[in-house]
Amino acid sequence: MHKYENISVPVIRRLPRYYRFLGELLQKDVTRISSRELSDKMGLTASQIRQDLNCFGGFGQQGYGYSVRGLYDQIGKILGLDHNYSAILIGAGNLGKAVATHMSFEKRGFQLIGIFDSDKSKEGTLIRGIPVTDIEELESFCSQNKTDAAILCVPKTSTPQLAERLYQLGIRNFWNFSHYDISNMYDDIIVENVHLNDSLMILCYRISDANDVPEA
Amino acid sequence: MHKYENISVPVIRRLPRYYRFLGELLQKDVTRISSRELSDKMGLTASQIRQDLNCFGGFGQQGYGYSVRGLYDQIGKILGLDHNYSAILIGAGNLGKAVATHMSFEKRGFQLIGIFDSDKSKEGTLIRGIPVTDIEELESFCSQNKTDAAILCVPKTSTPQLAERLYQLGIRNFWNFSHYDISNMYDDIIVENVHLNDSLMILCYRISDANDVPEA
DNA sequence: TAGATTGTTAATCGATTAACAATC
DNA sequence: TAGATTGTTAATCGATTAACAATC
Repeated sequence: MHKYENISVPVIRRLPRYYRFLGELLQKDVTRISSRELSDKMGLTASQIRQDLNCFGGFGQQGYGYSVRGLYDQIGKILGLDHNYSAILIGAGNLGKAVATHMSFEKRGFQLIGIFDSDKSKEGTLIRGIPVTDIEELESFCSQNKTDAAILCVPKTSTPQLAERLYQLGIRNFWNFSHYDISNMYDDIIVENVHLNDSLMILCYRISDANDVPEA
Repeated sequence: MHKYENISVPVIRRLPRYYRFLGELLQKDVTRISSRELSDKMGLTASQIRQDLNCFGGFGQQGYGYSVRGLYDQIGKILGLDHNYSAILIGAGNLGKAVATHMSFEKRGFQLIGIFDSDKSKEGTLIRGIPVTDIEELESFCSQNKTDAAILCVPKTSTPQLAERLYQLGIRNFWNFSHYDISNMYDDIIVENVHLNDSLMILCYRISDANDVPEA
């Protein structure tokens, strides 16, 4: 399946959205769809959909369109959702707890195998059935458990040191909720950022832009 | 200040990141920086930084560079962070609670004025000093309090009806954490999505893409 | 077969990068 | 003044859209 060469970032970022819409069609028992119909629903052009899909192969059929089920499964495979990457979560505060309980890791190619926090009073607490472990045990845990990715839900200030520590333990893949930018710390890591502050500021800009009076 | 015409989406999406980096420089008491130095730190080109900033005005000085403080303040103004938009949060589950407690709304141009949930047992619980209110009181609350934006932290299934209800109450701005896509429901709304599932799937793709053996 | 819709090439559009004159 | 770095125009690159022949 993988690896696909030369797929542009914009294309990849659209894949989960296709997957989501196809999943909804599937639930509504829609069996086939044309690029035209899908483009109407999603608010983009039919051309773009066909271009995007054809980066990975010809999934459609002339005169018919695409099989919803078939396309859904294909995109799932392309995204690699059939994997089972092991992930640990660092930071069992409000955000970490929410991420741990809220996400269907298994449906997205991951498995949550450990939760760590520096607050010893949280030790042993169960979140999603997983006991919170003292961060001091990180090294021993990682030496005993193959760890593919780390989810960072820690404060900005402790992020660089933590990232360094995880890097030393061989972890190269990060889902980063911290407000600190670790993307440029090493050049052999993969970082997917969730910058909630950035997102909220962009909303603020867009509201301001829509509401404020134009200059004379 | 606002409104800026014809600013492209990629430029806007980079602004919060500039703001973040400048904030860090400020904390380190750096007073001036050139586009070149900033580009090194951020991992983009000096040309792009100068192009981006010049969409809004000439903030630099030839032969000198940019004043960190000045640029930071300017970008804050451009983003509209000096606003005080009122926002309500719907859904006081793990995610809603995390968002409510975790975000510095005031620093991002917002003020959280209400929290709603359909679970009556949560009524009255304080989150960030704000009592959780029964969702049935939404209409009366909104008629008494000017509400600029809604933060959606509810399950996928209840999202479309809720969005409809909020739209009827005159709310046009949404920060959407739900896995349901409300962007296309109306054409006069502003929606900033936080699709955690999408983000996790993209991480999955990127790990798969980096690890899997290339086809022969 | 005729109609529909894909896969794919070509044209357009927009964003990024390079270059350099202006100027602090 | 000389050196540095911006603001801005021009060149390049990449992504999106349009068009249409292939084909189910």
